[in-house]
Amino acid sequence: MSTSANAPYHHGDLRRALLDAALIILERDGEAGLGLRDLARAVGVSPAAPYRHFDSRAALLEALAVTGYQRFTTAMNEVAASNPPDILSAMGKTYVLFALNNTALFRLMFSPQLKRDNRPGLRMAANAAFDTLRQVSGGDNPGGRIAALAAWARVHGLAVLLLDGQIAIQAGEDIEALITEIIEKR
Amino acid sequence: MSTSANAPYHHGDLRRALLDAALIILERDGEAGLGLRDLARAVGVSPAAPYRHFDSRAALLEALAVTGYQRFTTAMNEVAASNPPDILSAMGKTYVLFALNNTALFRLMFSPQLKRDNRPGLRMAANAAFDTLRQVSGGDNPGGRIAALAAWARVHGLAVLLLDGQIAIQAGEDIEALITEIIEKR
DNA sequence: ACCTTATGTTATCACTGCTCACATATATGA
DNA sequence: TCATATATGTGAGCAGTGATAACATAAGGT
Repeated sequence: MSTSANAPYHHGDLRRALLDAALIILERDGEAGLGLRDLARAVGVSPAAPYRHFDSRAALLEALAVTGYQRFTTAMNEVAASNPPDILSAMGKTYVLFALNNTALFRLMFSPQLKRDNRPGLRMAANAAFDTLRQVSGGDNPGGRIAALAAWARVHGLAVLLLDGQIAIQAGEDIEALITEIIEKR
Repeated sequence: MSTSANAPYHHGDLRRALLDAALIILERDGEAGLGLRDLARAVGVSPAAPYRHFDSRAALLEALAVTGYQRFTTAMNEVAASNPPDILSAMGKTYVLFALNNTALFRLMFSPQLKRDNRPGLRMAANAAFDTLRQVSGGDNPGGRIAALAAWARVHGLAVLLLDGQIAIQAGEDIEALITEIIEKR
């Protein structure tokens, strides 16, 4: 389609197309497999075209991470808004499932090369993403900080260990049930 | 010294020298900053020389990861052998401090590009690293698996969140105390 | 119509991981 | 002892990458 003979000189919305294609490539090949040339070719455009929309490869990755934070924020807010019986457990489960369903994107959100410190936009998006969880787990109450961090750490650790295949899963085991058990373990 | 005029044609123990220098560069510049050319130059050897000892850059990273697992294993076994009052807490603290003191190496140990699945040696080294923690936290008792995974997840999550700067630290705050509090939070 | 600006192309650069043919040192064995 | 095989390091060069600059084309406002 886009690579057909009568492709117009201007793409229309190349930035969006690049981000969409980048997300697909990212999940398929991982962050290291996301090259600007492959990306450009996937969208049917010249190798230098992406630089009109992203200053560098790092800037592209930042943009992807931001959409990751936004999706994550949406997912967390939706669970919180649905008034589940055990809200902390429900949010934790959503947290881990988000990681499992968006492997590469989740990894990117926590990648050290993002240098969140220097990018206020990135930092704010990241903070917003974890804000609901922090509130629910008691991060605002005086003295609740430790509890909030402990809850966050357990959920995040579980997500990362599962992503890395460090937790042995029996054949045919119900992963969701396992997640719930671990999260709710007192 | 090694780059002086009378440097011998053969290095002596280039493999070890490469690994040592690689560890330094790794902690200084991160995984992405570890290039074979810089590494070779740091050791005072030609750009192609490392390939006599490592099939590829990936193989070098694997070797680094293995030494990481070994150091980690040593650290964990030492704590366990010292018979601390709360062994689980002590091991957890060691776990997190290891991560903070070996940032890049710890990240490498959990890097997705390692593909532990295809490398039995890597997988075994990794398993050995977490074996003691798994035992102590009850992973062997029937029904203790959940408790073990929950403990591991909390400690690992805490380490990762700290590494990524996601946990806000007050100026002059005692990080070790914070770690202990979070780990021991029931 | 004109000019300005935004967007895409082409050619090219420096750099990287990697390979191959060659040089040099070390070990082996008659 | 000395020739030969093996291990280890060198030099030149390849393909592929992110990035840049000069140019081409379209879109929009006046």
